[in-house]
Amino acid sequence: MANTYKGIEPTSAELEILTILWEKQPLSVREVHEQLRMKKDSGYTTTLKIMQNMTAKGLLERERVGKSHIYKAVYEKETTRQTLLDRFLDSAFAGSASSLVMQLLGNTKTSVKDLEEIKKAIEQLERNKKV
Amino acid sequence: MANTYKGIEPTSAELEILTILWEKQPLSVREVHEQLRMKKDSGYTTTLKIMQNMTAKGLLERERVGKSHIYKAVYEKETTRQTLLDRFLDSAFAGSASSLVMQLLGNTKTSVKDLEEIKKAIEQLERNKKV
DNA sequence: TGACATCTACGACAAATATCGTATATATTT
DNA sequence: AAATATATACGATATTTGTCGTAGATGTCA
Repeated sequence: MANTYKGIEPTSAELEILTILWEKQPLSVREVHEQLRMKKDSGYTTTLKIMQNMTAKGLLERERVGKSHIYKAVYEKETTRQTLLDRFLDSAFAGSASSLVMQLLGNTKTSVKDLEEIKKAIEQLERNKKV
Repeated sequence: MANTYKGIEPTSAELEILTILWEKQPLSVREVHEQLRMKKDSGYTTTLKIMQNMTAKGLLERERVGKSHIYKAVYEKETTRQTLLDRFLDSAFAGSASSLVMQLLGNTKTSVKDLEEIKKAIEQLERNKKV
């Protein structure tokens, strides 16, 4: 039976928190909130509640330290990104990876240097696959 | 002043409808619903309501034909995809296009043929940019 | 030890989404 | 013209998300 990955589907607010945690976990709610505050402006209990919900959903784990908790992400960055990407690819690009890449690289923001870098990575992948 | 694209932010259910319309528009609610039915199982009035909401939001336009309406998407597929992709790139990949591409191409589903195709497209882009 | 700071738990609430039922209007067909 | 079929409009509801306020528990420090 295929992988049924239940529960890895963070919302945008949850993803902001995960992004902070992946960088410096484990962190307390207060620490996460302080980081978050640099991007957006919401209350401490909001962050707390979201992190509690994420724990209930199985997105975060926590451990008691004194009177507070420290949290860390259950799933690694790459795993989560892959899940999100798969879903996004299906829903927005009808599952066509090349369409997505074309769209991504076609815009003017992508530099020649980026293109070179990506091309090299592709060649590396091809070598691995052709064996 | 930059383009402030307000209102192009379809939800997943809306995106399913847009995907059908982009293919064969203009279509009536009934026709869209029939297509939709092949993927999911919901009622006619649900589809109707979503399409009415989308019209109110400016995602769809409609025209009366007899007693019914025919709908078409206001924004082109590429425009909408770009908006969604920009948002996704920021929120899930911290704005790093190359990270996204690596993640996308790194999984085993991507075939050598896909890779070749993408590499060709990149070379074409490079030629255009270097002029 | 007692006051103060701070953390957690919990409930409330608004907005957005997805869903459907029912009522009303409009064609079509006999 | 009446009956039937079908489209639209609209309201109701359940769920999810993001947002806080407040109350109660737990450390800390003078």
